[in-house]
Amino acid sequence: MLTNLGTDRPVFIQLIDEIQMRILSGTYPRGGRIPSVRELASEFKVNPNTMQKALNELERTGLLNSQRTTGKFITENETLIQELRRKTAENEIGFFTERMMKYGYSRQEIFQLLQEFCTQEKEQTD
Amino acid sequence: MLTNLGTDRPVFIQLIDEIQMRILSGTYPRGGRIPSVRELASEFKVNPNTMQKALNELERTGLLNSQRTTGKFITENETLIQELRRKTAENEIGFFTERMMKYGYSRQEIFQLLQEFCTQEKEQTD
DNA sequence: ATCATTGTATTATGTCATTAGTACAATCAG
DNA sequence: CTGATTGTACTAATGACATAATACAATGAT
Repeated sequence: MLTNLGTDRPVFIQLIDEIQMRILSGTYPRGGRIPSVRELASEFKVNPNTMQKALNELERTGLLNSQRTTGKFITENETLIQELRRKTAENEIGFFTERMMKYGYSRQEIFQLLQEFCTQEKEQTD
Repeated sequence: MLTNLGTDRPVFIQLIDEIQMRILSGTYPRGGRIPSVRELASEFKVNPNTMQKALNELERTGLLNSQRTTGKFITENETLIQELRRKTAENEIGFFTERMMKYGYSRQEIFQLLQEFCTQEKEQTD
């Protein structure tokens, strides 16, 4: 029986995603210190080990660097951040359109649907 | 250590996704018989059990129905298919825009980026 | 020096996804 | 009837993910 449809992706992947979004969007500012592993783990209600695993990956890609006892800091490299932001956006667009086309929508249809969606006067609730 | 970044989602979820796309896009025609569990498992190079799990989910949602010894058939219900196709597309758009906005892109920017992407004269290589 | 906080590492445990292998009952072709 | 194919069910083994519970070394504040 299917138990957990919807919790698709592993937690640590979702964490990588979320933290990276905060960095790329500037929620966590360039050069700044991010909350401690334990703090972040607490915020997301996950085990510190899991958070550590996610942050390690962000360090591997150069977005973070650790200073053993003072914390983890976001790269000063603005270019890296902007490059990654652009690339990530491209990727998102690529995945999105690829999937839509697999559902049988043409480029033009995709474009139209998004236009309808984007021009909705929608109240943002968060 | 991170071993399998990129193999994000469980195989059986990807299978649900892929088979459903074939149904919604019409690759597998309405009312028709889909290949046997063992055939599909072979095509996707997965264990029959895993394919079975995926097809069960599609049966649960009403897209497929089984006839014990003759095979699995796609629903005759055109409305169900079109409704699901529409809903799925809406969902894709929702996820896509939500993620893009988390990266700090405005609705207008998203729209523009997609426009650039969709108006590229791109040769499809597959 | 003392103490709290930092990142980091380790071991154990439970759950889930996946594969492998097998089995059975119902249909259809010969 | 015989045999092949269908969906379906079951057990066992393996590996990844996640949590729990520690532990330790380095830094900064007191």
